[in-house]
Amino acid sequence: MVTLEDVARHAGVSLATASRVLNGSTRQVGAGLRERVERAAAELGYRANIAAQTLARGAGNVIGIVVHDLTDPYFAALADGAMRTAAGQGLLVMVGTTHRDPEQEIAYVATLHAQRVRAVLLAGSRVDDPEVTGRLRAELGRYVAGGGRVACVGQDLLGVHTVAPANREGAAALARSLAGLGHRRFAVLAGPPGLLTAADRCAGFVAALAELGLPAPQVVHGAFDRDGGHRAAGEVTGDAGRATCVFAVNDVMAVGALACYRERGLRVPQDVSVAGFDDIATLRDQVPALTTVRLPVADMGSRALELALSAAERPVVEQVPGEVVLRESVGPLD
Amino acid sequence: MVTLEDVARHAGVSLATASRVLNGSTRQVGAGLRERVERAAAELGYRANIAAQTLARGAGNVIGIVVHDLTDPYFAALADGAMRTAAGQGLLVMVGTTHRDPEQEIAYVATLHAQRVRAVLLAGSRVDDPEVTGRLRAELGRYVAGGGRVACVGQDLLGVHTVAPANREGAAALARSLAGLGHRRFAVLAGPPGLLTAADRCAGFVAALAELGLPAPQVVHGAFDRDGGHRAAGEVTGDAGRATCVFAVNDVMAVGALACYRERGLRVPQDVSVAGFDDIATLRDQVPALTTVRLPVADMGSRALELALSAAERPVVEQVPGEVVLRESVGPLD
DNA sequence: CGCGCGCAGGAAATCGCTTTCCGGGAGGAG
DNA sequence: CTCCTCCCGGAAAGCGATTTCCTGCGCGCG
Repeated sequence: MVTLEDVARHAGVSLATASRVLNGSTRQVGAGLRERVERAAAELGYRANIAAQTLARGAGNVIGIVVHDLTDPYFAALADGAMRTAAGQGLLVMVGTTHRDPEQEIAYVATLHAQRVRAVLLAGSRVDDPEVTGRLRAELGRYVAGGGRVACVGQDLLGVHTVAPANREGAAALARSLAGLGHRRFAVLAGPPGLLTAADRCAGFVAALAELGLPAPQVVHGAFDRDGGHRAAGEVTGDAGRATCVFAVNDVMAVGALACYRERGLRVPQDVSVAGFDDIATLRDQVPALTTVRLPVADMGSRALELALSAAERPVVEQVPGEVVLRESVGPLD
Repeated sequence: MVTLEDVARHAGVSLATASRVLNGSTRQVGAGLRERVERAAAELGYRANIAAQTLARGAGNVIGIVVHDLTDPYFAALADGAMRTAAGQGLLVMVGTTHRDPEQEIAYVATLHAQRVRAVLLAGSRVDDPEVTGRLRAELGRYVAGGGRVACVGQDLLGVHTVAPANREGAAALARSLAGLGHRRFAVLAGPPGLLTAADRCAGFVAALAELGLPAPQVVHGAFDRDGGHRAAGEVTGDAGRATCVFAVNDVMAVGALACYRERGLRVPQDVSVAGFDDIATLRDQVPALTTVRLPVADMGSRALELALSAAERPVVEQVPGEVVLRESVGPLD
């Protein structure tokens, strides 16, 4: 492996000069030497050792992103948004996937801390477990104490910069829209109990129905993914098909629900209406097109990174509103 | 920031002992000291500085993955597969996205080299440009010369370990299946000229048709994504709707094609059959369900990483067969 | 014509950790 | 009892950069 010293020797200059030429410095270097160093570096195929640079400089140019599951298009979009701004700032990205295990999330923070990454982005829902949240907060605290920067997308529970989607409000607005179409009996495919994103959306939906004086919806829990939606949807119709409209707390689950009804020969929206949440781009070509609540997912990732990198001392919490998008998967009730 | 020296002092032991206790070493440390060091580390909230470790050890525990676009479920699945095996080996992952710019790909290899990552995974199609490929090879060569390990998913053009999907053969098999259903006039939504994955699939398809004595299909180029498929599909039907079956060279394009036909009021498969390639899991709920060629995408990512990490001296090229999966998006021709 | 002053280049300390080498004490064999 | 081995602990030499100082040197100004 060719080192800076090799380059310096090859060029007949000192280590200091070679460093100044090859890795931006405030100091000037004469044109002659500069050229000799550059040629030497090229000839030898020199690549700076970033580990050494990071050590010497005391700061690296890597950021970390922790997501639940990269194959979930929600997280993929979030990560993509963050990675674009990262690239714009010349930062590299380390991605960790927890597969929804909170312990993994804590472990990743520790690892990224050890890597001395410039910032950590926590994407994905918090869970309803004070003990786990406490340990995560502690781990983050240690990182921040050492100069680390953190932002999170989701619930504002960690005392760090947060991009908080308006889950409650969005779900409530959706409920009102659906009620406006004449629906009275709802079901909610509510995701796992304990997952706050799911819980908030469910709660917002339920609360809005109550305000409208409508009966409480049937709430069915299930995994926060396609299969969870599929299974939960099955339980709803199994229950005598009372609900005329089903709200899945995210788009991926809604897709599972659509699949379930399709298999059972139920027509959407004629026999049952289905709505989701997120407005995932990859899912826009579903048939029937999903009614949902649009979240600017990529922007949220991008914004979170900006917050993390910003100089702001006090944690900033940024609300992101959702926008109800009515499409073919819901119909008016006759 | 707490350093190992702080811990050692706090525990009243030498640097060496602290190091041996906290970061696995072959050497034994007495139970008493060991405990003191561990407590000191915990009390101070010590996190090893990986940059320093990497420097001292001469090798890090990070690998790099370079993909075109994380929001493309194909690459998400590939990355996910690789990340699972990486996690299994205690490796961290740096992900870079090139957004299909080959220059970016080269730049990433250089950057990852500078990071001294243990291995680099190049996922995604090569392009048909010897000059660019040459420069990429050169960059990889430099990395490998310095002890780096490389694997690639796609065409075997780089002289490194390669997981090569059977694009030609898969497309040919698909063509035969479709012809078996009675189709005679085909169109191919062929992706950008110069993208080898697209070109290979197109070529395999065309060749198989020729072997069967069928007329050459209409070939329409377009971007390798959903919108590209949408646009290309439009050009086909615009052309008097001659083709009874349209082959999109990947699933994402096929989804675009389905959307295009839906908008135009063409029924799939009654009016036109559509087939894709890859069998992306996220897209399995499309209506009508996509006929496609299944590739074990996650396994391919995982396998590529294994190859990269393997001790094998000579580059290994592993063929991955595709399996034709007939679903509702194609119908028999009366 | 002499005297600072600014500036390019180099020597060396430093970053945090690993690991070799060395020394001392304990324990077993002769 | 002596000698030889082990074994554990510590001192110190790197790993590959950055960066602070320091040293000449050319130049403008009095």
